[in-house]
Amino acid sequence: MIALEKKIAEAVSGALQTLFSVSLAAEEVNLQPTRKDFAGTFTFVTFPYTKTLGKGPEQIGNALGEYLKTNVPEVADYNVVKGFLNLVISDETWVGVFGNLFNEQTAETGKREKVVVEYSSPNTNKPLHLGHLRNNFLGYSVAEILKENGKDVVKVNLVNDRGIHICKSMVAYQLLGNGETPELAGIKGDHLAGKYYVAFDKIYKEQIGEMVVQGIEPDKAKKEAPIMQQAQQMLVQWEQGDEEVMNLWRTMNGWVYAGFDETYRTIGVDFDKFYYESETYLLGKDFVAEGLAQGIFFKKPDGSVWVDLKEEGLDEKLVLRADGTSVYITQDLGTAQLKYDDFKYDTSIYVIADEQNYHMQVLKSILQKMGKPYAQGILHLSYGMVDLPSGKMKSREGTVVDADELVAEMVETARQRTDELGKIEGLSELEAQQLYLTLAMGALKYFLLKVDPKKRMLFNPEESINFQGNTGPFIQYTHARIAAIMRKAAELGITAEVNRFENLTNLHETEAEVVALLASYPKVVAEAANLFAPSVIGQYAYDLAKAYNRFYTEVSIFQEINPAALAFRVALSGKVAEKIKNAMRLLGINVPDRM
RNA sequence: GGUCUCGUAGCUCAGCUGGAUAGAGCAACUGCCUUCUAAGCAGUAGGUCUUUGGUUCGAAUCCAAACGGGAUCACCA
Repeated sequence: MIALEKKIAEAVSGALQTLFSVSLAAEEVNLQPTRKDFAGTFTFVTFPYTKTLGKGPEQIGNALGEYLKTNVPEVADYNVVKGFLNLVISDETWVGVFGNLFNEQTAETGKREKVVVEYSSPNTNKPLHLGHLRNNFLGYSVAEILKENGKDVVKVNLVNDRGIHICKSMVAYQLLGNGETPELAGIKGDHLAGKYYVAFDKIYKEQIGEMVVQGIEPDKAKKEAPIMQQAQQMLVQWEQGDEEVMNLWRTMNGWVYAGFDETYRTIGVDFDKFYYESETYLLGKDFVAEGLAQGIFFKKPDGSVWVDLKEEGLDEKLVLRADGTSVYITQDLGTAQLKYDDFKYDTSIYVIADEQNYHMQVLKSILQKMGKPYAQGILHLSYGMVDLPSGKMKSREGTVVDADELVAEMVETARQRTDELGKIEGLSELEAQQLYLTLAMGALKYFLLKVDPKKRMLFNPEESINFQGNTGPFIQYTHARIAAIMRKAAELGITAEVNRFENLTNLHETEAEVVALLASYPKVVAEAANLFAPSVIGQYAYDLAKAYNRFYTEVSIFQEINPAALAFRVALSGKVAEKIKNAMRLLGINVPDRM
């Protein structure tokens, strides 16, 4: 497609020169896709030349069209509507374009750009929820898309395993735990930790309430509530390495990791390296010392350390507390350096919700101010929050959608839907279970990834469960359909090598459309990488599936008598399946052969 | 209040490096399964692209302002 487009652009450039002595480099020729309502594939707009040429737009279009039709073999026909010249590509050309797809080879580039993608990065005090799913799917998919574009990608997970919030669930467990374990309770470890985190909050609120009744100021009550003081005390003990506290911390985190592992496995995301904040939270302090020495940071009278980012359009920012302890940004400065030391990356992507836009801007600005060579490569892949029909998700108000529960519900829906349709007789129980999970994850991932990452989105449970229309299962279904075709073709001994159909001269319009889409795939993958947008891949997969389904219903494959046409259709189907499979893989979605 | 961001069909979203009559899906209605999987296909209906002004041959798209949502401006992470 890219080659074809280039050829047409060159032809238009040549025609402009020959007919009107207009010099327009082929790269400057802007060809746009022809609207569906008109015949043609490429459209050239002639409006811009009416003034300089003193001719009407139709006149220019007709002259160009006629010239191209007679002189360029690829152009079979043309039509002119106002200032739009629509060029129709010949069927032979499409057959050729399709044939070329079989000798595609990926160009080996010498030096591969190193990219670190940090995503997921959960807190170890509660299980994953819907918001995390968007993060996980995005991070995984962007990493895969970049790999597909030849980058050397490392997936990294920075686990937030320490801090006051972790102590909260630990304190509550000490008070109420009574030796409970995930095994005894029969629930996943991350959910068990989450249970105590919630319990903490409940007691905390009760205590504040009582204190306020006793006439204590609410702000003071919040600080002095006994259970909060216990949590703070525990944090100090943790930092001192108190053995009992450390043991409890290791135990509970261990439960949580087991739970996360299970969830990660189910949803199909993975990581090349884990970082733990418990191991990195002190790193930033050296950084602060360096900044002070450089005179970029400054100390306030109370001993706290700040950086002035007013020149950068930001504000003053604290980087170290008066008591010498780290804040959030301190750690991030340290880990940025650590990641660079570990990987010498060209680009470091942070998949983080847009509520942290300011924070990430500050982080990058500080690193730039410090003259860090890797600062320029820092990129915040900022994504919008996921809303529910009932409004915002708030963990404290219990309005979050739990990831494990959601997946389980989707699997159940997939099972029901599949049973109703009754098309998978002959699959083993294990295969059936795998299919349900494949469909459930296909629906869920596609639902979350089809929207532009930057945009805030609404998660409507009823819609996400839909398996029709613009959904993951629709695309998966198209693949399964083609798999059936390929099985039958194999049975009938139909092979689909290029030489079997290369002399074909006639195509159905749906076939040409599918070929055009297939040929544009590399362009789409590149665009998705440039924009860090899996949604671009999703849209493509949907368009391709839709175009194929139209072909499928309008053209019969095995009724075809002409052996070249038959071979072409089988080959076309196989290629579509291949592209669908590949595109979906970039989204982290598997495709079944039967469903 | 400052900064950033979003506003497209009843709902969820595409389209945004300016181009034709603004597209999908869901929901509603109508057709198409004696078999290559109907989780599909075709069609009907549904729009002041928030508003106003500007740039121009041409604006959903670019610029400005207004209105309306959201985020952020912590010695929380």
